[in-house]
Amino acid sequence: MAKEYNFREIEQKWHRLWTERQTYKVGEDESREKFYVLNMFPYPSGAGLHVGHPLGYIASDIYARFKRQQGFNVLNPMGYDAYGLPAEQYAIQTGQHPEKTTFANIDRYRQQLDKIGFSFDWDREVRTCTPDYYQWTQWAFQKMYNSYFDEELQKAQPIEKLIERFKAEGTWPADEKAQNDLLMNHRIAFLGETMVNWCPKLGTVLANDEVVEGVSVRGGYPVEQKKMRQWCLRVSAYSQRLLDGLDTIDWSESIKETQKNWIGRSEGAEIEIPYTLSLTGETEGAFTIFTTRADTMFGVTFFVLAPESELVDKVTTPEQRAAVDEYLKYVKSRTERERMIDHTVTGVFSGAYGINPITGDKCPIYIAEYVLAGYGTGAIMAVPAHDSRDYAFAKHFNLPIVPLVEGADVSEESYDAKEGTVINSPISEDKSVKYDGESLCLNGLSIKEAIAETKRFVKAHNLGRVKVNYRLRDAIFSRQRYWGEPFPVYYKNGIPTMIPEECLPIELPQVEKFLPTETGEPPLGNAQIWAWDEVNRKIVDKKLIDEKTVFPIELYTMPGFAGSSAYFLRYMDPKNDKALVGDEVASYWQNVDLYVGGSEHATGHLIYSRFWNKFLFDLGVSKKDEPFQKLVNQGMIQGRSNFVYRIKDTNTFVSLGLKDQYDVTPIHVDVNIVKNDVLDLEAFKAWSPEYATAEFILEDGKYVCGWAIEKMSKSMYNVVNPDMIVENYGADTLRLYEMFLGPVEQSKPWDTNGIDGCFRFLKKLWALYWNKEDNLTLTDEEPSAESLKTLHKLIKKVTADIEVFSFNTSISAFMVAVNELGQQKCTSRTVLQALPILISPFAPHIAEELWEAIGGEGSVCDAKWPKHEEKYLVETSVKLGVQFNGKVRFDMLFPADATPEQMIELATSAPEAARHLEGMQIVKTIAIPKRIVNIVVKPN
RNA sequence: GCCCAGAUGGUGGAAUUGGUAGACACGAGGGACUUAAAAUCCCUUGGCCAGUGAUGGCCGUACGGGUUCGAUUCCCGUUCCGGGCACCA
Repeated sequence: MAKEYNFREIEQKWHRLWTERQTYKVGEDESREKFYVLNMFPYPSGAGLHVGHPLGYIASDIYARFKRQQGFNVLNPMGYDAYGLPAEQYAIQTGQHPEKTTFANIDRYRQQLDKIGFSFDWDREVRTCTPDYYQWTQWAFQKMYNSYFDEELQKAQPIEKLIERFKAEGTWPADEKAQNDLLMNHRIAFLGETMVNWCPKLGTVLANDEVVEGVSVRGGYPVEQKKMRQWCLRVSAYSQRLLDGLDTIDWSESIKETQKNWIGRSEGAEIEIPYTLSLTGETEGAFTIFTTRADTMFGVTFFVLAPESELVDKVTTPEQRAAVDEYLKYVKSRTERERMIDHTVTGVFSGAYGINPITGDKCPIYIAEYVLAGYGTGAIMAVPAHDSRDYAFAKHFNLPIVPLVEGADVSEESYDAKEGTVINSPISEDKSVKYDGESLCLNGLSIKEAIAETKRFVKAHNLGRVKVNYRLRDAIFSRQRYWGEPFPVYYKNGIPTMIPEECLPIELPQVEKFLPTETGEPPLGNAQIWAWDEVNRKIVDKKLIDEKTVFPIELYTMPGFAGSSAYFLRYMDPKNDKALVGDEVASYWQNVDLYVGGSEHATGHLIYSRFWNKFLFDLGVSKKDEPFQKLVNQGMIQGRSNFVYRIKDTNTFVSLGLKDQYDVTPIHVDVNIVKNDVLDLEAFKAWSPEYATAEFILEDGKYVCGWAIEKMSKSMYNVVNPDMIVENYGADTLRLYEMFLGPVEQSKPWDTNGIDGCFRFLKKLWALYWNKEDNLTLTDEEPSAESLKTLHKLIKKVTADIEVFSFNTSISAFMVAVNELGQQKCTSRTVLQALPILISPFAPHIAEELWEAIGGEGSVCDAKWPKHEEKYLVETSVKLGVQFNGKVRFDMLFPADATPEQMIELATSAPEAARHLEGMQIVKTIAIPKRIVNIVVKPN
């Protein structure tokens, strides 16, 4: 009986030793090249970890360990995104302080994580809800407040520079209030009166990415549009840089695409449209429209304004006033959700006419909800022939449709494609207005040429300008919640004022109740000690507010993404109390080389943190424009639910294969009492009192359960807990199996059934090292050529696979190699001392144990990653398939150094070839070294 | 509607980017050891056909075409599933 692989003992031992020896502690080390591996830090929920959570951590840990063994100084930190709604909702229900539950959850997470054997440097742990961390969130906010985005430099600049410029231009107002209003339009963090997503049920506003299909992502409560004064971040200023940066980073195409869609760059033109209040009247004024199809100016048959547009009031004629008001009332009554789902055509004529500057035509101006106030100028020119929305509107209101593309049939639908030759532009010469003797003519041009020509014309004659629009909106940065970073802001005569930087952090005050106050203030309104004493520079009791030296402090808190936007910088220097990150430290670690996390953050965290980092880069704090060089999106682990089938109105359960003979109801059964789809009957009876007296109809003496792939959740009883797996198989098996399941990026169901294969592999690996007497098998004998080949094949394959994150195939290669070495009865030190190093990224505990047993020096984590040598892989002869007309006919051996010509020669003269060549003529011969010799023949 | 990614045995998935499809693992079947169980080890396992047999033949990577000596891989079309954006002018 060979020495047993006692994973429990081994894993406990190494967890202890790693802690004692501080194996995973990292510091800056100029002598080695840095490598920064990062996981998206978790929000510690009350449910604890399920097997899906560690997937990304395991993958990145493998990579981190591998890089370390390759000689890099690897930073691999972990922390917690600790502010958030669930803890607060729980606090409202139970009265427990969110900090208490959050910290309890963190402890639980830590316990679970520790069992899996990650190489995290826990000394660098950050929690977004601790003052020493959020001090720097507040600090960054103040920096944003005191900065503006310089369009020309395309970077953030101190607000003082802007003030100087205003002064130089003579546009700097004398009045303090006016100064403040002016600067607010430029600050990167600003207080704005904007339409926000208001969620009454949650009692807070939400960012665009927190709302999907008109309901909140958290909770699924309805969200309405409301105009409110909120803190905002001018993310939109960085649109172009956020877009350009995508080309410099190594992210998946799909996530880049998602971000490109979200940023939504569109190039077009803004054109000035004068308007009159009647067909015969004088010009009253002008408005601006935005279009990406400047080429369709000749097809404009009406104009449309968004109902929320400020122009609506100006263009509405007295005769139309009543109709317009009624329409606006209707629009207001519609929720965002209704507007999004229901696209029925609605609108109203304003009474006014817009004058097409190209044709001179007067076209009616409508007001319709299909035009959005928030995009472009909130006004459009409508070209029904070539825009489907305009088309539907024109059909509904019986407006003319003028086709502008050759061959386009617009009798049934619009022709939206940007291809074809332009016609009817103009229809006749007198239909085109002359400017400085020049009139626009697009006939015969392609659409692309026509767009360019119109832009040129419009620009040349000052009718408008070329303009790039972005769909990306500024982020609403305040929440009416308790459990978040407080704003370091107080209000002096209604003007927001920053609390001095030296006084940060402004700590979250204690409150009795976590709900909004009776007067409708946010939860911070419940805080008693929450006023700023400007003279003594400290937080004092609210009662002392006198609006002279003591002022009220902001009651809003920051949103969830505030704390997660720069945490990767803080990991570099987590204990620094002078700066977010020290300059030298930041210069060493630069940015994250490998970031691992879910793709669901594509339009949230991954945009905000890129924005936040770009801002800090402009300040010189961050050293790279892009925070995350390479991004790997791990897939979701779905649940695999099991079912039992209860015969209706009985307590009898029938096995899967026999269920069709009865009238049954499928019932979810806990997957932890099912093994290989066979139900543990006793465990089932014990599972719930309801089933204590259950009876079973078995097949082949077993109860076979049905199964389905569903989301992993408690209610489906399909949650598999990593602790259970670690208990039964060990952390190394868990790690291997999570990776063996399939590619990291792919979503896949968890199925514990296959785990035995990985467990067996580790036992086989273990058995290579021990003989029957429990002694090491290790000898100093020269390894056989076979064993060397096995080893070097393995090194080559594993090294290449880890580099491209193909962990399932590297593990397969290990399985093959261990089987081969077992068969070869390999006991050579040369071979056996390399294996623990190679396996250590995947299964660090067993690797350490074996490394120690064979007398390896130090920790296997620091052992140098072996390099494969090609000479051991070279064959003396090569077995190739020889094929005729594409079909393989026989295999034969060639000298390894044979040239293609020689191989063809040998293949055609081989005895096996004779019967294929009989009566045939060789048309063509192809030799692919190490693969195949191909001979194309035809009858003589 | 627009954009992106994908479809391979009973199952999870390989295939050196155009070169013997199905590695590796699970499951299933058969066998060895064992009083028995567990553990371990060995054999078979895409489908169909022929043969006592080592074996041989045909079909096969969602479907239909194409390029090529050769296609899971490249091109065109179709179907289905997943993801993103969406009255964004």
